[in-house]
Amino acid sequence: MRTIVWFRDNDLRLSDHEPLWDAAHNGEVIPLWILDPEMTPSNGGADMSPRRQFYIDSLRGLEASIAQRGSRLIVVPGKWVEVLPRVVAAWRADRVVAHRSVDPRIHEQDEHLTNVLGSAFGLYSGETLLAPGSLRTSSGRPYSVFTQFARAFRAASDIGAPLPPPEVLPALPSDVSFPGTETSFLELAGNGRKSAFPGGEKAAQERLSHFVRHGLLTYSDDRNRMDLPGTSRLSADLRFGTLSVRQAWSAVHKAVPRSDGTAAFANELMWREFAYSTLWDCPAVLQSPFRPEFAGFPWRSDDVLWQAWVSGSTGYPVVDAAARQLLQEGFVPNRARMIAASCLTKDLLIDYRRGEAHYLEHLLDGDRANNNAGWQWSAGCGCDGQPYFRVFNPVIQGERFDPRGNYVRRWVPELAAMPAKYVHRPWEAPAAVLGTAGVRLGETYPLPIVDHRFARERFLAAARQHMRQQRSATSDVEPDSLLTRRPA
DNA sequence: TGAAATGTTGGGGCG
DNA sequence: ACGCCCCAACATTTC
Repeated sequence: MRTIVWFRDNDLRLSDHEPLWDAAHNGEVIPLWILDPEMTPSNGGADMSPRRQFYIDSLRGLEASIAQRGSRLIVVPGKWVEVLPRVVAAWRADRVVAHRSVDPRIHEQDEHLTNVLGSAFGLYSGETLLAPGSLRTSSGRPYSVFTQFARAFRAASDIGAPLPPPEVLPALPSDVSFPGTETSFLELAGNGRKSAFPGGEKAAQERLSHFVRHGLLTYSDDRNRMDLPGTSRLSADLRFGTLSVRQAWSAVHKAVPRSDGTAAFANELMWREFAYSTLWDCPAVLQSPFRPEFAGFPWRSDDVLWQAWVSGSTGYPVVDAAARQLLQEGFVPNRARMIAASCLTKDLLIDYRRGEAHYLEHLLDGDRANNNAGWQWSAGCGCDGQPYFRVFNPVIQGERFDPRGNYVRRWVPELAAMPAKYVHRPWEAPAAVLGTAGVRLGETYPLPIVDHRFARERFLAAARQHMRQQRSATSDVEPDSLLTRRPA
């Protein structure tokens, strides 16, 4: 048996890689990467954004560890649907194996490839812990409430142990020729710069073991703290598959001593499962709100406000810190993402899809399922989303989850000398305090672009009115369309 | 995985 | 000692 193992951007690893494991124990293996510019998860071309650097690191790591085991990652440029049938014939391969993806852009092409290649094309569901679509309510429908989904998940069968990496890989078949590596995208992309947050399977495994040893114990308390390294920082590794979700699940469940950090982290992985499952069952969430009553919500398009939010100059310190961290690091802790999203959608009344696209572009971990689920949740229009009347207060959130203001000081250096009491509300600081801290509001740091109290009332009024309209417009026609609403 | 408004309670100061 | 008020702390309701 001769198998092409087709790596894609959600499985850049050798360990716990079921398609590779199966192939390596059943004959010849050809590791393949298809370089399709349209399917490349990176922004820009020549620039080296953190996201692009992370992605390149991960690919190069994959290339190196395949070489180390006696084989080679073959890189072929072109479109998936053209390249794959061509190389199957040229290399006389018996089959192609890959990991399934819930991303509809990829899923669509997979359907097409299944038509072309038939049973020679094998898809594995290691992207998630449970195959998407496998959990259903008693009436046979997808879950729309997280707690019910999580209950069903826990009741489902145990998660198996992760597979080790194959110790050696069979050498490439000698009866056919493979393209050389000299024009490899991987070499073109390298700039030799050491990344602040390196990608690759090795770095991922180190982050996982560091988290299990040092972060897990306090995870449930600290994961919301923006000023501490309290989150796992594993999101980008899960996104590119340099860490499998099963490896993460397994590692935290084996950890000693046990703490409620394990349950809290498992819960986050279940949110991921929920997001992937939702995107699988309902790809339309990428275009429109999950909850139909949110369709046509009167979002505004104000480029001045948008620019202030993107660049981190809204005048709300935590919101600005999150915006700047996103652009500089490609990472934002979840709590700060929620605060930033609340500000954009509820204070500025800008369409969540605009923020969603911006985050998808810049986050190292930007994947469509999680990112869309998070933004829809924050906007209040998603699966099990917060009710529309839950509006974050950026000052209270800042004081609660960045109590000394160190997160703000790190990312908004013009406020570095502000005392904790005023760092989240500089506009209330006495002139003497501002003077000592070297802050001139409106010059060195902006005044708030909207008054939060006013903005909150404005949003609530708009939402109330829209919901009323939607109800009267849809209730006679299509009572079923409201069934996805959260029960009381 | 909210926040603000409103209601309730209880302790302490005070006449 | 007692009632009264204030208000902090906490609970409940409302958006």
